[in-house]
Amino acid sequence: MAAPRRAASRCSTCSLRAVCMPSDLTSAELQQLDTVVLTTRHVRRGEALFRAHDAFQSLYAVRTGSFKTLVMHRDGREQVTGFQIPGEPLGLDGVCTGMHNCEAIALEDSTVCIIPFGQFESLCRESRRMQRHLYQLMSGEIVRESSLMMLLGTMSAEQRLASFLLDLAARFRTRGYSGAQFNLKMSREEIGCFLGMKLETVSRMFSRFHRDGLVQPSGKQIRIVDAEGLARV
Amino acid sequence: MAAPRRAASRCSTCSLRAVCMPSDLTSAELQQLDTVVLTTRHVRRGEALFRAHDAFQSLYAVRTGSFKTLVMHRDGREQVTGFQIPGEPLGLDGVCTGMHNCEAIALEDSTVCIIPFGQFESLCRESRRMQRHLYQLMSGEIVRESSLMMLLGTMSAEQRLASFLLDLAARFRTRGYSGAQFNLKMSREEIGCFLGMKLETVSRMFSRFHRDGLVQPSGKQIRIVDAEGLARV
DNA sequence: CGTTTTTTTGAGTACCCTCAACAACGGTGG
DNA sequence: CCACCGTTGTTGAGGGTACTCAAAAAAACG
Repeated sequence: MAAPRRAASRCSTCSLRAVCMPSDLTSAELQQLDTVVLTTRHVRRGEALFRAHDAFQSLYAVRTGSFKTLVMHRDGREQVTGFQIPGEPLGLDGVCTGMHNCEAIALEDSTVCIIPFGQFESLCRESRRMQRHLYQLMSGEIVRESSLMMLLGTMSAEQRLASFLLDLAARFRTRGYSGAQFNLKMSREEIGCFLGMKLETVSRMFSRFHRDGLVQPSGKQIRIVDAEGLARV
Repeated sequence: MAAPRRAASRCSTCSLRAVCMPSDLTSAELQQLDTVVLTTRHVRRGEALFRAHDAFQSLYAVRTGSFKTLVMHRDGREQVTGFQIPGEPLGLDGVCTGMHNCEAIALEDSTVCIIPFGQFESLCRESRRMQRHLYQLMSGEIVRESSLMMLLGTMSAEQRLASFLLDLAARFRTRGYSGAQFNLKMSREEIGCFLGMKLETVSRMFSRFHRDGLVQPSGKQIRIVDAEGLARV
């Protein structure tokens, strides 16, 4: 059950730090962070980083690879609540009850940094900036989910997929990757489960975007041809 | 613009404290809380407690009455993201950017306690329990929104309304009100805007529940006749 | 008490779902 | 390297749920 843990490279020298952490940390604060985030964990494609009802111990930050998070209903219905790429946090839902509420599954072989919550909490009590950062992370997750509710509650299937692609593109761009061309690690079914529609509908919408010259999908490889057009959908 | 602020009755003697705050606060912590939560604000039916893009200064707790929160899209589309009743928090979305992301509108003449965020943050750095409580509040909001995504993404209109009624009932019960009979302060349109459907559909589903002997709606007054039946829908 | 807003109900329609068949892809072993 | 097979993705036809438009009834408000 317990996956191998390995020494993490340090936050203080991590290339993802700008995505993960506030920009104005003092070197003392960075040093403290290095003593908290000591290990990483590898999760293989399809395996769970954590499952619903697991005891909550740590927050995680995606280091390499990608994940999906999903919530399950008693009756087996699933809703994907997000996809996480490097630099993005995982596990914030567990603080509430001390148990994870969703599960996080790796979409490919991936690595996460482990942030033991108890220690991190202590650090936050000492550092105003770290404290503020954690609040902002959590609040940001609330805002992100609000806009997903908007998407699910008010948009057509076509608009949902367009929003999804533009959002992903923007996040890749933030990390220095191309926003115009990227690889979808998730299946059509997983996209559908995220956007509240069936996989056939996802596929049809991709075909429509292709026909209309908005994107060039070739399987999982996506090229966004006309971002403005997508935004207008 | 600025609404009248009045002296709040103290947290230490507030009957909603059990809903609002952790149960294990020391009397010293309660005393400190009294010095932070000094004022209340009245908001009249239809007026905004805050709007999107307002500077974020304070968290709020509903004291009397009720609110809806909603996010707006550029094109004017609205999504109601929640309804808040006494004891529930408002404004957690503002921490992320320092600006409110949604707007909070009173559904009836209402009162809120004002919790200046800067001061509260300081208090949280001193008190481990208060800090933990704020994390739990924010995480709880994340969990709440996840289950709304599940609702919007996977359920039929009938199931959504059933879930909505059962959720409301449970929240009223927590506050010592009847969970079997209550007054909906929000319109059919607002319910629809929350549940991702049109007001006509909301009305039809109420009629269906009435026909099936699950609830007795008479306008805004709702009586839940068969809670188990509702859960099975 | 009249006016406005909200709610209910009906009829017709559009969007997305279901079911189904086929194509493409990716990994495995001969 | 290619044949094989399971998985994933695409496309079509038909149907159902929820939407739109519309009108009447009920409730809320001043």
